[in-house]
Amino acid sequence: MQSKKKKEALVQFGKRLSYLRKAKKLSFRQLAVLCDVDYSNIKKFEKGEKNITIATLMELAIGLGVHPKELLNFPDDFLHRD
Amino acid sequence: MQSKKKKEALVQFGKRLSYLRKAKKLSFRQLAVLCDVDYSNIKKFEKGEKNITIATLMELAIGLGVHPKELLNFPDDFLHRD
DNA sequence: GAAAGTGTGGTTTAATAAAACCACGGTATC
DNA sequence: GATACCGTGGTTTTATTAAACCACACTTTC
Repeated sequence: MQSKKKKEALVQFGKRLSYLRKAKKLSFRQLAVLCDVDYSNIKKFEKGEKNITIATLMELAIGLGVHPKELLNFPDDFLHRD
Repeated sequence: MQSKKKKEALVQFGKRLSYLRKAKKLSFRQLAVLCDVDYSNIKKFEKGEKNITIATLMELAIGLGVHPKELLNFPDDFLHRD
């Protein structure tokens, strides 16, 4: 993937994660406990700094109590081929 | 994540990928060209042998012409906390 | 039977995600 | 001001993904 689009995709994912976490009124540390993911990394996910694996995505979805696909439920306009 | 659930999640993902690829009547090699992903790895994804990153998931979604969340659109019963 | 396409499975390298840490400054709450 | 929680950002190690190859057996088509 072109690195620009990859970056954009990760940022979009991060926004969804951030939105869902805030909707549940969870702090980074609180979500970390629910997810079994180290708290210091969740912000990195939300900023799009990490290209996470789907296993970790599943962890986050479980902790948030949402279906995994919700974390990818963002506008995809930027993804289309040129 | 417990390794059993992780494995199950990856297998579920693989099934979605396999279903969508066949629905488009694409061979591994044909999809590989569309995705810019090496053909020899797509079957590994479909078998749940790889814990792929979301960047690669995006690649596959673009190649298949579906929204990324479609690749995670599987039953999630097995994901619930005990 | 030669050529082309296919599924399958193995290997190797470099890049990087996962995971676990830590430390700092800020903000409440007592 | 002590305690507790928070966001932030950095580091390090290990595991593994990504990516690129290859070879083989099987079909199908010419």
